Amino acid sequence: MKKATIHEIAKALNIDSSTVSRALNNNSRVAKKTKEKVFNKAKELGYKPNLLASNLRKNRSNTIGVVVPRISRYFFSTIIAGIEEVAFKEGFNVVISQSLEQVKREKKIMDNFVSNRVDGVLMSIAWESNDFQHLQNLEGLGIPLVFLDRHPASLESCNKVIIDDYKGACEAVDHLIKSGCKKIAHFAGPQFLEIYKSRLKGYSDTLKKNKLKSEPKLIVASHLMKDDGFNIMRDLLEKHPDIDGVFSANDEAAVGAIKFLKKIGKKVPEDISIVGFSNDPLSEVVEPPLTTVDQFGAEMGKKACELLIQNIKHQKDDPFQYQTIILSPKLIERESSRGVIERRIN
Amino acid sequence: MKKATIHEIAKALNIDSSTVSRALNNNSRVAKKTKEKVFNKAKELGYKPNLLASNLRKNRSNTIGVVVPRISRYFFSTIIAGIEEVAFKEGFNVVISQSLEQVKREKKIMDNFVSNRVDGVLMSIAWESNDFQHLQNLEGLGIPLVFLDRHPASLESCNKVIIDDYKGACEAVDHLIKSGCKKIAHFAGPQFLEIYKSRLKGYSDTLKKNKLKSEPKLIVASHLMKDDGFNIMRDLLEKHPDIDGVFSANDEAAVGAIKFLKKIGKKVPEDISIVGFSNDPLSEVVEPPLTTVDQFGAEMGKKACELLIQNIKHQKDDPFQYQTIILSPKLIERESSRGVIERRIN
DNA sequence: CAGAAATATACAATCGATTGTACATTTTTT
DNA sequence: AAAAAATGTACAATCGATTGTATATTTCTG
Repeated sequence: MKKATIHEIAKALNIDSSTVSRALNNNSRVAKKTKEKVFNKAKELGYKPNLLASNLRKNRSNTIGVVVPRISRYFFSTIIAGIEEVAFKEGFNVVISQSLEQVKREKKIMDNFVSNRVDGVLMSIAWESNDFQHLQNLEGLGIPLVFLDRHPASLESCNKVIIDDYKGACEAVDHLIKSGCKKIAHFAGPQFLEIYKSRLKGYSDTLKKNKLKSEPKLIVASHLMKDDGFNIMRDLLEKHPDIDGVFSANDEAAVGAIKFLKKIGKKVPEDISIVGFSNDPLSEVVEPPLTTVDQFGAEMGKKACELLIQNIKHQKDDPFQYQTIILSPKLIERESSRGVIERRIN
Repeated sequence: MKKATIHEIAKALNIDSSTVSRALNNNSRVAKKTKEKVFNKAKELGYKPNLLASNLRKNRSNTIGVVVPRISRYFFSTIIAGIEEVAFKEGFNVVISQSLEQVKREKKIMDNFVSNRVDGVLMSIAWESNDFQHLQNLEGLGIPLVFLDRHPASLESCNKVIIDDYKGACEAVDHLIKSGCKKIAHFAGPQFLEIYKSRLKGYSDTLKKNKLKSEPKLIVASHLMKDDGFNIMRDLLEKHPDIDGVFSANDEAAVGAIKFLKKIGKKVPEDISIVGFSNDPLSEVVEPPLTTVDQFGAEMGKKACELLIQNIKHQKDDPFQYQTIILSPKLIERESSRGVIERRIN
């Protein structure tokens, strides 16, 4: 069973394949009648365009490559939803890959993207990314790149769409302080990543601004898995039983902390208030529901995709004008922090 | 900035591009010395193979297309993890797309896969899929297809990797009965899909086997979102306040039901036992932790990918030999059903 | 109706890699 | 050292579509 090509259509209609090509692309140089004949014959033969050939000739693939650490994380999947929405509207295909937090895989994916001639790349880097050669190569090849959320600290000149992590952290910690916490710990993320640095800084600065000490002992960095939250909470409480608040740089670790607190009979938020980051679906289901910071993933995805497409289109006219788009996060108050309860009394 | 091609390498070394091609592919017809020269020059020029050209010539892409309803659902993301593991080992690339439960998108994705000449397709169909022309076209084009979990009821001759939903449902309902439930409701999924039919059948059959009536009024079909669970629980209890058990065809709806029960002050599992399906991360976090049925997504992904690759490789030798691989699910007992508690007493 | 303008179609090169066949060179065998 | 075998390289066609240029046909204009 052979696949039909434009040449077969051409032969069947006794016209040239170039005319068939133009007809299929609705080019004005082809007569309406001819177009109709071509369309019908194409349908009849079950013609499927070969994008490999088309893209080879045009030297672009009409495809956007997306790399995220893990598609299963809710935040990233909302980002992808946003990306697909815009890409679809603009007629681009989207190819999704996951780095699984490994630079090695990140590099492989990039190679693959280049070899398949994607028109642009959207990426959220892996934990351990400290080498960005593979990303700079992209630019050398004229493939625009936009970072989403997780971006490298060391790259100054690049496109990025991020949220104001610093502000989000400030609001979260401010909220904890306002609800009466005096000794607030921080579950920090890998300090390779700017986002986690900013959240930490927001935490420290807000404490200081409120005349509270920012003690290094109360700051523990990890990969913020659920078990990390569980264990860190345990270790911290052992040494500092008077901790009455936790600002976790993500929701998963916060959930782990709640799990530990429940296990030892401590009440959230009565004994300890907890605030997470991301507004993961878990945060709504956990008991008590978790106060957290919404990151507007879909919005980020949309904005990033728009910026990328803009770059792809203007690529040839002018040199890159790097842009940074910063969105504002939003604190979502639920019951894991005292503020909500106090307010309820009113 | 132009991308290097094998022709540039050839010119630089004063040899033919065919030799360069063979050298890069480590063909035995090329002398070791020449290969080295080629490799070095390739690196020097920053050569990146153009897979569009290569694939066009070879008429295959070394790529497997995957379609799932939503990558953000935990179950599907574990499936994808399994797929990627096997594909990677066998040297295939994986392209992931989401249908978002829309047949329209499913068709578009398929067209795109065909146009990009994927070597095979793995798919889990959308809710509303009732037209399978686009899938049968694949076969016509000689592109092997393996269904994963969600498969069309109407297609007899096809490859599929599924779990024994019937058995899983039987075990779940059996568990509810053993823990003392007398009036068990079922949150059913869209009956277009075999998997939900099987779960319903397992539910009904198990009730009958245990001399309990299977009442149509206690069976409510929906898309099993969290709100569905919430609302269905409310409506059911209104008419049948003596319901003491629920078997939900997924975890999300079960979580919604728990939420409603909590709201009206009913205790789980003391007043009503609840069992879900899928072993979603939510099920562990919700309060009380949800008894559910594990579907071994990663295992399914692996098996399906292996089956597909086998099909791709043997494609030319023999005609398709359709296979069905059925995995066994496993009941995970947690605290949302009475069984666990009773056992604790011992 | 001649010639210009507009429209429609054909020709041929091209994108970058692969691959069967032919030719040239080296090595081995007798 | 001549013939046979093995090795290395070059030539040229090919995959399927796109596109600039040239040619043919139709329509319009005065």
